[in-house]
Amino acid sequence: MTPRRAALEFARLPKKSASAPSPSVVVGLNAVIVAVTDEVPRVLTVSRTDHALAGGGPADALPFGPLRPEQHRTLERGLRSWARQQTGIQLGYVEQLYTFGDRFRDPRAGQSGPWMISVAYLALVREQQLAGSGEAHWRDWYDYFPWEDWRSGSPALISQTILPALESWLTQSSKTPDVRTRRERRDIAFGLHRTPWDTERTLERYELLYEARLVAEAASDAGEPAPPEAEDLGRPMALDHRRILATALGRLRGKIKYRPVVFELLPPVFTLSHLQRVVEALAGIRLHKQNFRRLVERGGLVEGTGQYDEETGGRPAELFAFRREVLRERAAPGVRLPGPQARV
Amino acid sequence: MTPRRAALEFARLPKKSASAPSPSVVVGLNAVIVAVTDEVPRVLTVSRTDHALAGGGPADALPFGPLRPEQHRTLERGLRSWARQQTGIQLGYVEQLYTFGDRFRDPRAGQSGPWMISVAYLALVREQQLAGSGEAHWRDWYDYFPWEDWRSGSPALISQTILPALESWLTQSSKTPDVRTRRERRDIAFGLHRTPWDTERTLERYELLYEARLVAEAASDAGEPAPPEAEDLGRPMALDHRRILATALGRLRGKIKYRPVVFELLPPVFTLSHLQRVVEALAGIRLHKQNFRRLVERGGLVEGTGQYDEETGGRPAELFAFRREVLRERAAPGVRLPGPQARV
DNA sequence: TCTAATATACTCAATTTGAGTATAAGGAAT
DNA sequence: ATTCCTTATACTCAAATTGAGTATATTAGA
Repeated sequence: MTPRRAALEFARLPKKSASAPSPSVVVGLNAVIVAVTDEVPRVLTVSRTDHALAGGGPADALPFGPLRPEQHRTLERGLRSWARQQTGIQLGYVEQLYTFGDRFRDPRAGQSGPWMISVAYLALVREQQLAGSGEAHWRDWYDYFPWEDWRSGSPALISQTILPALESWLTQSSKTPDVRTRRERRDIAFGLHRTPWDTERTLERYELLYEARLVAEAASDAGEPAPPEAEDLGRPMALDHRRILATALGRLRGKIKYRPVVFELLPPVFTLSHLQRVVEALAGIRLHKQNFRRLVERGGLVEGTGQYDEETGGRPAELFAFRREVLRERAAPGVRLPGPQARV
Repeated sequence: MTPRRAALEFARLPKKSASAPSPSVVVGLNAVIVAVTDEVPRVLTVSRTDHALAGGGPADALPFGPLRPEQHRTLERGLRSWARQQTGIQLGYVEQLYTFGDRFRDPRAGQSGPWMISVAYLALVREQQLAGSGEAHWRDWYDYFPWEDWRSGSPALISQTILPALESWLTQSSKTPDVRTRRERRDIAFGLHRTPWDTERTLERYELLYEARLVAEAASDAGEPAPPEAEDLGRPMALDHRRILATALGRLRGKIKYRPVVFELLPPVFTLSHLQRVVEALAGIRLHKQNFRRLVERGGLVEGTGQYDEETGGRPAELFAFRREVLRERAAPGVRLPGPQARV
């Protein structure tokens, strides 16, 4: 077929397909709902029986509900509606993350059932809520990604467990060029040799561990028993939810650098230390305190309220508020982050 | 319903919905295929009869095909397959853009038909291809967004047509706080008062013009005749495709700043001027030549090949190549852009 | 050989960043 | 009241980066 002829057919295709509709697809809406309470970033999870999981026991899952075209006027409204009806949480800031359709079908439906694609959203809420907990829990997201928290320096887990396991994985391939590619991917993902640790490469890291069959989901998806390392490599989740969570983490870490989204996670007034601890919790690194203050103050992101927080256990700290005007003044107002930094 | 009780139900919902399946949804795959040839960024469009359009004549549309779950193993493979089968173009770099499901249903199916959601992808290809053209065309994307090209300074269109029309739109609202919000949105989107022009706010600008019913699609979606301004405000597209294109433009403009994606649009070797012209075409602004050179050279993005391009019409320019190693060395290797800059 | 056009090199002040030291203001222990 | 500990805030200073140039090199063509 020549390109020219093909283009014609391309143009006509939508009409053809309308008369012969495609098999149906179920659209799932997934929510990654994030809050930060005392230095720890938390994500809202629910328990869910995952038949695909070895043992069939309950696993952590992200809140989820199918799109109901007859009720939900838009995708985002559908998501908000599920969240409000089912957890009581009224979502504020919501942003579409990614649409996953690559790997997983509904395990109960099998190959012949409808294909499930999931539109995942990231929601940021303020600390508090969900007092008691039934099957829904706020969980430290570093429970799922223990290698992502560098606030106390490079986690021992990386040098002691991950790198040795990856080393043996990459030499498993008999083809030399393959080994080279794998080694380069590992070096970039985990910041080896001349490569710095990049806080945003969360998905690359998770996918590398998945490919190397080191995380529990990878083994169970392949019908294998989990390797011994899986024990230390974070809590598993149902289906591909940990992959979605890794995507959310990376996206959020990137976004705080150029959009003032951190403030969605903070109360209306806060001290600069509080702000810094929230940013550090998200980014998983420590920041230089004095420079951080200079950055946010001189960058016009915050303004002092003249009030003080007396609860600091030291000199009282001034309470600051987000300065909305910064949105007019600067093109990419966010919290620029340097590399990892030791606690002063 | 208490939150606790609700969480339980949330966790169980997927099982319920499996036995009572939701009405079907058709998933469309849309491709924004971009190339840059001689200073002009182009997008591949096809002609399509849009019954929703006033007059029902053919309109420009993005290449599109429905997801076929039985054939396509992943969403991205589905997209690549449509593109290859129908245009002959083998896509290289592909990135998921956004999933649209908010506004449009298939106009032929009406309210009762299946809901259409579109997963849009951005693809970057090298210049060339598609010699002759039938219904498929490479078009300058500034034909669709003439207000986005600031390479020769602020477009007269903005001051002469857009701002006056927006001014009368925002004062149309009788509620004072509403007028304030609208004015602030306009100022931020179009860089008024103390706000600089932000090249990435393409979607905000298009949506503002849509809300103000100034672009042709807004009028026809509302069943109204197009206003006189619509004539100058760029070519319309079918359905919500211009909105998708605006999203793609903004995303790409943002991405070149922190990921070396420009090189997907360039041949393996290129001069620094060529690279600069491509970046300028995408960003829609001029850059300071000497500083641009310093940025990409000292940033380790490119390396000289020792060969020279004799066709420059002046001193021959050295040919450079992308330095892949930069991916290991720097966290966000891209082409940092300052504000608009006059041609030297 | 002069000029126009383009490429490349070098300069320099202003600003921003990284990494501190110094001082202020509270509470608790002595 | 004095000392110590803790946290907050202010100030410093060298290094690096950026913005905006000027200067020189190399070609083609008048």
